[in-house]
Order: sequence, then C-alpha cells, then structure tokens
Amino acid sequence: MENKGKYYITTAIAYTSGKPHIGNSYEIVLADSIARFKRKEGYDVFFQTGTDEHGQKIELKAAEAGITPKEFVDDVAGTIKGLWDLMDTSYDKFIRTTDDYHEKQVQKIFKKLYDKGDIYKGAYEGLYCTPCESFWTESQLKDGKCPDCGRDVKPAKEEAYFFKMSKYADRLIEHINTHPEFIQPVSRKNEMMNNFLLPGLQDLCVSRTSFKWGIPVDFDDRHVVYVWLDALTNYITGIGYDADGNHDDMYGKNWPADLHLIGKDIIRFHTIYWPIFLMALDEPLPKQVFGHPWLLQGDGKMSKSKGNVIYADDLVEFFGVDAVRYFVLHEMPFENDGTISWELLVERINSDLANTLGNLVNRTISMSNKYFDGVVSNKGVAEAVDEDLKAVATGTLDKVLAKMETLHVADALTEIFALFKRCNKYIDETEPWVLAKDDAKKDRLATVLYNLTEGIIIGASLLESFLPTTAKKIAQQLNTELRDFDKLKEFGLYPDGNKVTDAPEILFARLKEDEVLEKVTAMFAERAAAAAPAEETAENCGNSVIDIEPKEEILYDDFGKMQFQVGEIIACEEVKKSKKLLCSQVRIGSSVKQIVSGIKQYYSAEEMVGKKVMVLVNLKPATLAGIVSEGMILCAEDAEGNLALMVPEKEMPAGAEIC
RNA sequence: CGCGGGGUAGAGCAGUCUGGAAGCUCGUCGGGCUCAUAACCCGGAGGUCGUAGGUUCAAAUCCUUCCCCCGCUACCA
Repeated sequence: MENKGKYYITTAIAYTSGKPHIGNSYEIVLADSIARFKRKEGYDVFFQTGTDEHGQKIELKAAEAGITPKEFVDDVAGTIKGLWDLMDTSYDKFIRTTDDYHEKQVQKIFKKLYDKGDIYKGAYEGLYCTPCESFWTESQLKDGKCPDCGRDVKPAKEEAYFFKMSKYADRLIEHINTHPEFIQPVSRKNEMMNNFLLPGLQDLCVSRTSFKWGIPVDFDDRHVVYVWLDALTNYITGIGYDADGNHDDMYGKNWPADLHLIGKDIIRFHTIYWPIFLMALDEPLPKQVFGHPWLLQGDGKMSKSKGNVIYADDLVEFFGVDAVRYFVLHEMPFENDGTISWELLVERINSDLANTLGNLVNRTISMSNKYFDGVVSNKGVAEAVDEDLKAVATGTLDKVLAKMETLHVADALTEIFALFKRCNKYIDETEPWVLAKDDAKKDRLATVLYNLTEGIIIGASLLESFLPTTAKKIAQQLNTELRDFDKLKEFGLYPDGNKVTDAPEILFARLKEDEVLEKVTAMFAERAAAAAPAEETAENCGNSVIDIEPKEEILYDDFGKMQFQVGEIIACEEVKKSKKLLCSQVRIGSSVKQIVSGIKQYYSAEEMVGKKVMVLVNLKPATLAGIVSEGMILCAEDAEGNLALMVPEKEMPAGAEIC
C-alpha cells in the first residue's frame, strides 16, 4: 500500500463530570471509523482522544462525593476510557488535561502569550450570583435571575486575565474565506462569521480566581487557567508541543491536525478561539474542523432521574459492539441531528445486519457446504448476469472513497450495503438450487458461488473500518484475509479451491422488538428503583427548603385589593410562537377569562383542561405574544424553576373566592 | 426585519448549486422463490415537492410573499 503521508485526527476531549451517554459516545465511534479508513487508504494515522478534567463543576461534584477532585476525575476518566475501549476504538493516544506534561505546557503557553502581550490582566465584569459563586451574562439569565438557583444577581467585578481576540480577527476571517473546507458542514461557517467575527470579537477571559481546580497561572498563583486555553491546547501538547520550541519529533510530524472532530455545540471554540491561539503561538492552523450533529433520544428526553438515559455499554450488552457502531454511524446524517430509540435500533439491526448482511453470508456458506463440501472454486463458466455483480463489487471502493472524502460516513455505509444487496439479488437471478439439480451445470454452480464469495469478501474488506469485528468474522468464515484497498478493484482474488468453514456462525441474530422492549423496561425500572432512594436523601438533606428574597411589608388594604378566585380550565392551547406559553380559557363563576401563562414546559395543553386552579382575576389585562391575558394563574416555583399549579385541596366550584 | 438551516409518500431522507418524465431506506399490500436468520427477489398502492405569486416551451430546482419547525445570538467544559 502506497504511503500517503500522515493524518492526525482528534476528537473533543470528554468532560469528566460524569459518565457520557450514547450521544456523547457517538463521536469516538465516528472518529474511529474515519481513522481506520484513513489507515486503510494508506495514511500514517495518529488518532488522539482524551478527557478534559478541570473546572468548577468538577470541584463541586468532588466535594459532594466527599473526595478530592483528582480522585473524582481519575474515576470518571477510567470509566470513559473503558467505554472507548468497549466500543473497539483504535485511538493512539488518550490524553488527560491533568497529565503533568500537559499542565506544564499550558503554564508555559500562558506565560508566553502574556509576555507577548496577547494576554493582559483586566477585570471580568458580569452579573454575579453570590451563593452559586458564578458569573452570568445578561442573556444567560432566566427572568433576570440566576439560571442555576433563581436568586437575584448583582453586577460584580473579578480580576482576570484576558486574551486579545480582536488582534487576530482579520487574519482569521481571511483564513476562513480562503479555506472553504476549514469549517464543516459549511452552514456553520456563516453562523460563525455573522454572529462573531464580523460584528467584532470580544476579548476572552482565560483565568479565574473563583475556584482552584485548574492549572495555576505560575506567575500569579491566585489564578487558574480557565477552560479553553487548557482544553484546546491538548491537541498540541498530546503530540509533544513545547512552548520553548523543543518539540518532540511527533509534533513536527503530525501538526497541523488534519481533522478536529467535535460536536456542533463547541464549533465556536474550535473555529475562532483555537485558531487564534495558534496564530498567537505562530503555529499553523488545523486543516479542518467538523462539527457533527447530535444523536438524540426520540421518545422523551433523557434524564437521569427518569433512569432512561441510554449508555453505550447498555447498548453493547443488548446488541453487541458492531451493531451499536453500525447504528450510530448509519443513523447520523451529515448535517441534521439523528434519532436513537430502542425500536429504531431493532429495526435497523434486523433489516440491514441480520437480513441483508448476516443472511447473505450464511446462505452463501451453506450452499458451498451443501453442494461442494465447502470448497469454493472458480470454474470460469460466466454468464451475462455476472458482469453487473462484478461491476458493482469492483466499483464500490471508489464510491465509498468519494463519500468518505467529504466525511459522509452514513452514505459510505449505504454504498457498502448496496453491494451486499446486489449479492442477494444475484442469488435470485442465478438460482443455485436449480443449477444443483442438473449435473451438467455443476461448474456453473461453482462459478456462481465463487462470485458470491468474492463479492462478500470485497464488501467485508470495505466494512472493516466501520465494523471491524464483523469484517474479521466474515473473513474467518470464508477462510481468507480481508483485503487492502489497492486490491479491491480486482475481481477474482479469492484463492481457487479454498474451503470455507463448515459451521457458519450467525453474525447478527434477528431480534424480536417486543422482547427487547420488555428487557429494556425491566432494566430501566431496576435502575430507577435504585436511583430513587438516593435522590430522595439528597433532596432531604439538601434542597427541601428554599429561601427567596423577602419583599417589603404590605398593609391589609394592599392585600384586599387583589381578588383571587378558583378558576376551571375549560380549554387550553399552546401559543405557537412561544416556547413557554399556554393560552387557557378559564371559567370564573359565570364568566370566562382568557389567561396566558408561562408553563408550557411543565404542563401540556391537554392535561390543563379540567383543572381547577388559583387565579388572580383583577390584574390589568396584558398582551403576551400578541394574545390578551386577563389574569394570572398562580404556581409555586422551586429553586430549579420547576412549577406546580396551586389547586384547591378539596373540591370547590369555579368562581369560589380565595381569601 | 439579528444570523443561519429546514419544510419532498405513513416514518426517516436524497434530489435544489448546473431547470428537462419525482427518487432512496423502512413500513404497508400483492406476487415469486425455497439455498438461508419467517430470510431473499420482483411488483403495486401511497406525494397539489409548506403557502401564494412571478420568470420560462418547461420549476421540487431560479425570483418574490407569507406560514411553520430547528439551531446560533459571547466567555457554558
């Protein structure tokens, strides 16, 4: 195989605040498939992944668990690495931001940029929530309050170091414009340009004094390096970058990276801040950043308290590694988010892996055994129908290469499966069972089975990057080797007279959806039961009471001005323009009022109907989202902003006064 | 008018740049076959290509109007 040079691919490093769910595990499988594919193309691949282990959140979580931050991240990093290994991923390097060489380089980089004048000391001004010890921006606030605890925030200042982003903005704009392939998919490019670059970049805060779990700024130890300068630099420290210029050979060989594979949520950091850091360090920019979409759970949101979070290891236990790899790779389109559900998994696995691929391999081997004691020989009795099969088999490589060139991994898989489908069709066209009845057609029969075996091994060789274990199993059953890419345009390389296994193993068993769902339900029920007591205890010792800002004392007259009545919701619909609003028709005595309330996230329109609720009826009508609201439905609100309607404790008629 | 993406068969999508008979996967219905994991192969049904207008011999595709969904909107790891 010709050497095409180096290929350095990275995933984002996973944040060690907890076990990643399947949506987070998707990225590593995608990266692994690309890495394996590039190796087969002849590139000298270096594939790096790892964990991002600093920050306030981890400091807090560790404190909650009663262990040190380092103990906490050691545990989670171990879990993450275990998952990556379980998914059969072929990374060359697993970097942790707590690794000593990384910490040392981050300090040196920070100092270097400070000496250069790109980092300066300033003050971070924002809205501060004292109990949470967190800064928020105007737009992060929920109803003007802290989005974490709901309490008031006040303007505050904190000493911090800043990076001069604007200094490099023009160079970055120029780079993005002259390198259309830099940001993928391209739709993201406009987002970055219009929202950030063209309006003008703000300087980035790169240090914090409000927590300690981070890399200390070595010349000012009240500060720790904040997030991105720590996390993003892993891509160079992991391969031996040295801020003084004494790089490891690995660095000279691999940098710049060929591909940073990341989630679409952190595109900004990788296409704006990271390139600018590199410019400041006088290092070349990565060639491409691909912000992949997300894999979302279709049936209801994943939530830990519901116990329905899907983890990669659960899926592997149910379906096996390659089935899970296949699903996430196939179901994820290039630009839009993909959906995962147990039903879709079963459907996909049955249809593609069991029916199309597994059954093809199985029926082909069975026929070789049945008719020729497993010996596959090319007797050269060709017919016209063979030509199309051969053309498809030898043409698939180029199609797959074209799809992979633009990182359309799902489409590449579809191309490979088109070959397997073609093989199935070939069996129908040639009808081997008919040939078997006529001794005179024995050589034709042998040729047909040879062609099938050849088609399958070509397909399996292409499949290797995506489903490595399955590809190897197929090769084993056919008693041959998977082929290199430069051998995939030739048809007829399967050794003449070779013998396939006499005991073909089912590659993917067909699954019964109801059985799977039953097992899933049982698993989640068990998990929820295990989680519930723990959560309750946490609630009881933690947040069972909340305090809110006291308001000033009022007179009875003030209270008397407000009229509260029981209202019955007789109709309710969502206000389509809004994320939060429901519009209810509320019967108050003999009249009906229209009231708009911001409770859509907690109550559906359907379940509102029929409820008796507490209503402030003499509030001056207001217009919300273009709809008149003639009162207010009252709710209790907890620290997280969850709402509960206030309802009469005994049955009361609509219109009853509340006093 | 903050910016961007999208609305094509029951579901999920391609096709739009470069106008020229509406396609793929799953599901569904019917047929074929029996080597195989009730699988495989063939065929049918099902779409006013979001809406309203315009350009053209010809529009899913180009232009304009409006409606609806989704993402981003600054220091979140």
